[in-house]
Amino acid sequence: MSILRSNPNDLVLRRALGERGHRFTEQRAAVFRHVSDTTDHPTADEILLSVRDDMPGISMATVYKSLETLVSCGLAKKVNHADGSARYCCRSDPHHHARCLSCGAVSDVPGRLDDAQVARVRAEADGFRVVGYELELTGYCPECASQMEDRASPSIR
Amino acid sequence: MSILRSNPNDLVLRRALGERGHRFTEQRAAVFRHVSDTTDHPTADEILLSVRDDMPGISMATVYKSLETLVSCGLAKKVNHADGSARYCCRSDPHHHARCLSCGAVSDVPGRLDDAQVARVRAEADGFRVVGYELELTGYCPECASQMEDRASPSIR
DNA sequence: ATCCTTGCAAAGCATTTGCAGTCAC
DNA sequence: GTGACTGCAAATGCTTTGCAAGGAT
Repeated sequence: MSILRSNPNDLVLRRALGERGHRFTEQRAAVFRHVSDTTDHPTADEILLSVRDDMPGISMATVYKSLETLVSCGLAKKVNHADGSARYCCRSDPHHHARCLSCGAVSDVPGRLDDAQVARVRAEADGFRVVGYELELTGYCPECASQMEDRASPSIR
Repeated sequence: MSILRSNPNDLVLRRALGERGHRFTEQRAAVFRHVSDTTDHPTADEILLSVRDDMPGISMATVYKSLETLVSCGLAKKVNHADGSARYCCRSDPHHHARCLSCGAVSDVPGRLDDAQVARVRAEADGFRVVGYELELTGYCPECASQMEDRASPSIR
């Protein structure tokens, strides 16, 4: 098949794959497009559903294999949140994740830590060469928080 | 059975369980003791092996159930590292985790973020009610970092 | 033309669940 | 004595794997 949708991401993908000796396929392009487009952190299953809008025949196995390929090329990142689910995103720049203890949703929080702060942590790490970091906030998303305030009896579980 | 080993942790456990209407059992005590003693982050399987030194008959299911009980009492914490494995630790105070990209080891980093820093992140989260946070550093542990310096060609993968 | 990639189905593995016997309270 | 807990085994659910057919280079 030819390229279904022209997308600047496809060029990035084509190049990254080529550098590692991997082939460019529609399936990988579709998965990459969906992982790139989203700002949250979909599970493999959610990615499958989303990609099937464009490509109804794609299989779960292919999604997993494509994601693994993307991760190996540095185009996506596997993020394991505290609820144990494997999730993926394509942002490699430092940013925060906020996970709702009530509904489980994970959202990005813009911004990054102060460099001095990270430097201090690095000093505490004593010999550990820090390449990156990830800050995961836990708490309650606006929707769940407001529901709890209504009842004025926040139950943490 | 009676208490096999007297341990100050047992009192803490007994009290925490009592407050929630849970019963004190040798199995839970053994699991709690092992999770408390260790400074790293064992998997359920590693905990099983460790606890079986004291209690050969304990089952995997009981270990999982005990860990869940401990977590629900706030005596342990379930920590999912970026390799996808579910791990447990008993430190509930804010501290950092450093994961080596080369050997996969996870170690604790003492210290905590500046309150002002957390407050700033909270403001960025816009409506998200922050309860806690976890900072995971990624990089290279002293051992792996020194090996890489020897070769003067750090390959990130 | 080569051999990497896909898709299906089966296998794997960690975790959870159902239930009868046992034990803490 | 009552109801919760344990341990076994089966079940569950997510992820990986084997292999034949198809597709990218």
